[in-house]
Amino acid sequence: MSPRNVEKDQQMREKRLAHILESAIEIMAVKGIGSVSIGDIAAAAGVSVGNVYHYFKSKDEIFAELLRRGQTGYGAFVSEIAGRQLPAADKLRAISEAWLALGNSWAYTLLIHTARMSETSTDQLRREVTGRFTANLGPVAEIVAQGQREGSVVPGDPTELALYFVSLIQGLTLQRAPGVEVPVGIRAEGVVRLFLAGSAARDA
Amino acid sequence: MSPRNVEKDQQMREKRLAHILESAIEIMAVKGIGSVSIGDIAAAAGVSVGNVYHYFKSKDEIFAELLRRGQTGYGAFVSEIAGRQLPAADKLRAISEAWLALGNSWAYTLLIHTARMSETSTDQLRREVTGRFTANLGPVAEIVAQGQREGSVVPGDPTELALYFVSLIQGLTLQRAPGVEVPVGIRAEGVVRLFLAGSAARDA
Amino acid sequence: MSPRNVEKDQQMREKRLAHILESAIEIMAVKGIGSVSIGDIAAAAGVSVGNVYHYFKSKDEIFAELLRRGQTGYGAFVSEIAGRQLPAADKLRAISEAWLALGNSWAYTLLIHTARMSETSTDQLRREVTGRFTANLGPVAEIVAQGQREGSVVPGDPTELALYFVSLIQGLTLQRAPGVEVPVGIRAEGVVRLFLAGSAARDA
Amino acid sequence: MSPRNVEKDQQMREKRLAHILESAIEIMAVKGIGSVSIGDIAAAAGVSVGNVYHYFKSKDEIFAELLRRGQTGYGAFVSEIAGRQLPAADKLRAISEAWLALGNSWAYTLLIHTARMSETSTDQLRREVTGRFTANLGPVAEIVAQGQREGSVVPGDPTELALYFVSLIQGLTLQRAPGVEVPVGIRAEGVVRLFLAGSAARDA
DNA sequence: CATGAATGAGTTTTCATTCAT
DNA sequence: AATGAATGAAAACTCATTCAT
Repeated sequence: MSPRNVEKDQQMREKRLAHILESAIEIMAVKGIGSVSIGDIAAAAGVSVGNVYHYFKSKDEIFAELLRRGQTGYGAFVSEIAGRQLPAADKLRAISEAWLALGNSWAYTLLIHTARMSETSTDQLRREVTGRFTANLGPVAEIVAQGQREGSVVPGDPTELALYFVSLIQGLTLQRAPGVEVPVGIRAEGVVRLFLAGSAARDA
Repeated sequence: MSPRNVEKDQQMREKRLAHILESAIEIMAVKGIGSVSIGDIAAAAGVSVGNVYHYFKSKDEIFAELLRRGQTGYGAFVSEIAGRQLPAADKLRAISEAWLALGNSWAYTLLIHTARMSETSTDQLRREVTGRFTANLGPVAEIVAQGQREGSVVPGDPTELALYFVSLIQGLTLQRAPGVEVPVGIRAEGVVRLFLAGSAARDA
Repeated sequence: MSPRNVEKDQQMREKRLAHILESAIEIMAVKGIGSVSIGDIAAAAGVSVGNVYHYFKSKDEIFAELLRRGQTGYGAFVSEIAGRQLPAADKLRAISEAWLALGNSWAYTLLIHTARMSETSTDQLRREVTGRFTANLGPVAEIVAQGQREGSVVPGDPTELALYFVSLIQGLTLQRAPGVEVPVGIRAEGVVRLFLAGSAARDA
Repeated sequence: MSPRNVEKDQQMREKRLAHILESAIEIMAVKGIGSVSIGDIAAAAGVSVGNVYHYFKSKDEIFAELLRRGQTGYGAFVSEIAGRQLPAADKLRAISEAWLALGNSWAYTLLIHTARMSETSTDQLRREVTGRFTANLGPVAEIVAQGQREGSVVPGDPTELALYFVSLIQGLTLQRAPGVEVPVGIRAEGVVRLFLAGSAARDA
């Protein structure tokens, strides 16, 4: 029936979709989340406005998909780290470094929180975002627990500590946004050390 | 006509102004920062749209004033704490508790970061906000330094640690936004302990 | 508090509202119901597009209000006729004449049916429209019953006959739309005669 | 290549064409005439948007063809009835019954009147539709005249009465649209009786 | 001061139509 | 023939801001 390669079409579609999403997060990083229009996104992606609507039902859907992918990607990353054969301290350091190095992480952070509030966004979306956030806390809590068994991480409820760790990282990514100049260096090492127990940490 | 009236007028004006600003932050907390209109603010404050423009030149001015007051208030609070005759640990605890207890702190946090980033907001505003943020880091750094002298706080550059402390608090306030249910308790005590040195605190 | 006359404001609002609605039905009569834009309506009313939205939440609301008023007005008219001290035949004639003489009746007729279908319109609206239509059948049925008692109207279920009467009038109004040229005169007298019993009327 | 194939191709084309038109009227019945898009029609027909354009030059052509076929079919039907060897009353009854039984008749009725009025549709189309409508009045007028000769139909100008008859039927089909629940039965018999003279009708 | 009507410039969204594959 | 991506133009809708009262 169809004279075109269905599978290839699917791939092209996914490629375009991803391209639009990437352009969206990039332009949001430049213009600020609240003030990006579909027109901005389309221009950034080099496609027409109408075409963006070919891939996404609405602006909200773009945000939702962006969050879905961002959170899922982050979750996969954290899980992968958690599964490695490494001391917990190194794992935490790897997470910090990766997240702080990532250029757009602050945009995701703001996006998450923009989506979680806002009457505009549906309950459905809010639930999804919160659910994924909570789920992504799991691997970090595991790492914390591992570190506690190893004696390298401070005592306390692992999930609570994981939340502090993630919140701290998130709080810090916000300080890395363009236009924000904090007069101090932000170092993954410094972040991790707060969670480390014993003389090694204290006496550094 | 009489100075009495002028003075009273001033008071009335200030009262209205403050009321509009409070209503603004409240409605922003409900509808999301990006999507509050002047109409929303006016409705929330129980005044007319036109009347809002009697007190503020523009929407941006509302945001700017909101930030100015929020940051100034926070700065005063932190300075006051820093000046008290207390162990550093208690001071940090006091800051954490106050900030985490405050209902709208997360909205201010988002507002700050929204303002700092968006291309929309003027350089002027961005500079002001960043300047105040940096200034507000000072008292916290002092407390950290005091704690290090007392031996209660972990070693490291005081300003850097202050930034971590503030970022962590900010990151945590975001988790307290309505519609967000993190399955963990957030405790000021837990936050402070990360910054405390010594076996009592870290190895408890 | 308010330095303006509230009551007068209310009156002005109602006046503008009515003016926009009138302009809407007029322009719809010219351009066709499906193809009137808010811009057309605004232009016809001599106001800005934004101002139309000051009075109506959406295009659908304009349609809904138009229908509400049209049907209510028609209902009042029919009830008034039904209450007069006249032979039933004269009442039917009065209704036919008025309805056929009215320039925009066909537009209302189409609007009613456009609204009653269309997935777009809410169930709520559909129910309202159908409810009013049914209610408006009542007075006509009364007239029919009166005529039957007087011996001037053909026998049969009064409500059924009323439905036929109204449907015939509606069907005929559609033939009076501009651009439609039926090669025959449409006469209220001819319409009414179909419902009249007796040799004088039917065999004339 | 062979004439066989060419012929078969023609048949296939005609089949597809008819299928698309049927789907169009069906979806228009569901979504409302004004709000069906080519996409809706394509989806309803189970073909691609592009493919619809292989069969029709434009959306307007779909409407035009739909009307052409609908009116032509109706005309053929009425002519056939008019030519039968039957009393006029039976002919009228047959027409009423057929038209009222037809599921989509109301959609055609609305389509006809939408087309006749909207400024959007070309003069050409309007003329065609009105021309066919008028032509289709002919056979009905003939039946009426026949009935008058037989003494079974009320007196009056046959074309005028034909117009009333058709308008009544059209008005009634509109009451049969889905979502419309008139609390009365619509019976072909009741319709026809209005046009019948003499004791048979009157005393029923 | 207070009000809310009015505006215009944007933004989102829709959709008929074209076109490469 | 068949597909659905891409486009552009138009339509719906929003909203900061101004202004007469």
